[in-house]
Amino acid sequence: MSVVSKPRLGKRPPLGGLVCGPCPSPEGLGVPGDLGAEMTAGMGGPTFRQGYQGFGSVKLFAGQRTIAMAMTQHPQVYLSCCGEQCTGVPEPRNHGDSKASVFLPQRGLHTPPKAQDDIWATPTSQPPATPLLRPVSSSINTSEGYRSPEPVDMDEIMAAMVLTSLSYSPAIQSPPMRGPSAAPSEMECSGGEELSDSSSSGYWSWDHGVGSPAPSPSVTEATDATLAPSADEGIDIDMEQDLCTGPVTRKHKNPVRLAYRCLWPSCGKVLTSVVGMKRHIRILHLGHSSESEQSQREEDFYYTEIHRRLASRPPSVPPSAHCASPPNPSMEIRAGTPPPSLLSQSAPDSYCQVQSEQLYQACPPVQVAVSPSSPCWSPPVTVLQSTQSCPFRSRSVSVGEQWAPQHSAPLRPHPISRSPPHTHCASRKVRGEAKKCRKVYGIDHRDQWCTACRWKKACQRFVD
DNA sequence: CGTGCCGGGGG
DNA sequence: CCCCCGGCACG
Repeated sequence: MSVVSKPRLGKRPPLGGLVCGPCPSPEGLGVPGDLGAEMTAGMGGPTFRQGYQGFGSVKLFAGQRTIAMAMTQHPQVYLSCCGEQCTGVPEPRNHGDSKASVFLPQRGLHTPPKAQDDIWATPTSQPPATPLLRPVSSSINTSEGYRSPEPVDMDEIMAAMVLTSLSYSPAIQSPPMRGPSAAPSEMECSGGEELSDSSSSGYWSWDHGVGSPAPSPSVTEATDATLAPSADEGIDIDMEQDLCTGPVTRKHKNPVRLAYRCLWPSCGKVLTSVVGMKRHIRILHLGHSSESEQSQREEDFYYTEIHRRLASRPPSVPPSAHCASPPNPSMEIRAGTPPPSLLSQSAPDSYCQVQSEQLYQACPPVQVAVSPSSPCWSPPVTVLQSTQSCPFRSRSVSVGEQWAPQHSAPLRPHPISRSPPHTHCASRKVRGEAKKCRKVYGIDHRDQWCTACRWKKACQRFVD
């Protein structure tokens, strides 16, 4: 009824909060390093929600590190704050260069720089033409904002995401670790993020499913394309931009030489032309040579754009480790998602992401061994409501029976071993295994029974 | 068959 | 509300 899929909601990660927007206003002053935060890129821009577990972590690429490194290398930096230039002292945080913020003595606050462009090493009246740091994400077309009516500076958003990601240091610095308790749905797409091309392309890549048994709530909240899965946020911008401008424009703006790598499992072929790559995928992997629109969209799934200049970095994971199962063209994410051709470079990630989410939502949150044919079978959702022990227990017992059972936990929640009534309806409580007053005291000492037992009600003294 | 306890009824 | 009991399900 009201509670739907409680396990999906899970516990809100304890780490959560707001990271400051583009500019640290007094009321919105973010705390640098606020882990697992929701980062609000202000100015009416999109809100990025970031679960701290689950699909949360981010891989750093070169440019992201430079922001922190540069901040440590310069004793003093300048940054724009609230429209004016401020002097700041770089503050590398605990985890090496993975966390960085700037202390603003003039304002007495710590803040992460909102954008790489907004930090420069020398004072200036205007943001320098060549800022101290250039975002590697320059390939992102920032010409127009898609979500916001106002023109949102996507660089700022990207930079804010960078800074946010810098705060997630543990996940950043450690290789993606996937706990054995990862949800099956996540395992379905295990490796998806590992294949993500960040290591060689410099694109955003979000690790999802960092060994979290419970998916992050942000995933749950992501209901449609507007509330895109958090793991795709970086990609999301790509997609959004592409929706407006198309991938072609972005490629033209990209200064580095592009190549295209086939993402088909155990292929990894790199070609320099899209056409060639598409042909490669179409013929070799998709197994047909027709150039129908359908097939072209499929092809877009299976290659990724890489920057050859950065390609010298060793790829972390061979392409074969991409999706656990080879991409199945029949299992498409067409429904409710942008056309695959718009996913282009980020398609593999979002492919897996969306797929896992769909799988997640498709599967019952908890495997409940209830036979559908059972006369009292109820949907898992309903079963889940009884997580807080059986509701039948909650009925009040007569006053006077205030005996507080201290040696047995009352209303003990059974998160896993919840054995629902298989054959009898919910009206009947499963017989408890604990000895009741009747057995303990014997029928001869009925006066020592708890009142409930005396009245042939559910024992209140020896609660199961 | 013993036990646990739901549902119902009497006072 | 207190108390009791018929009757059912389960082990």
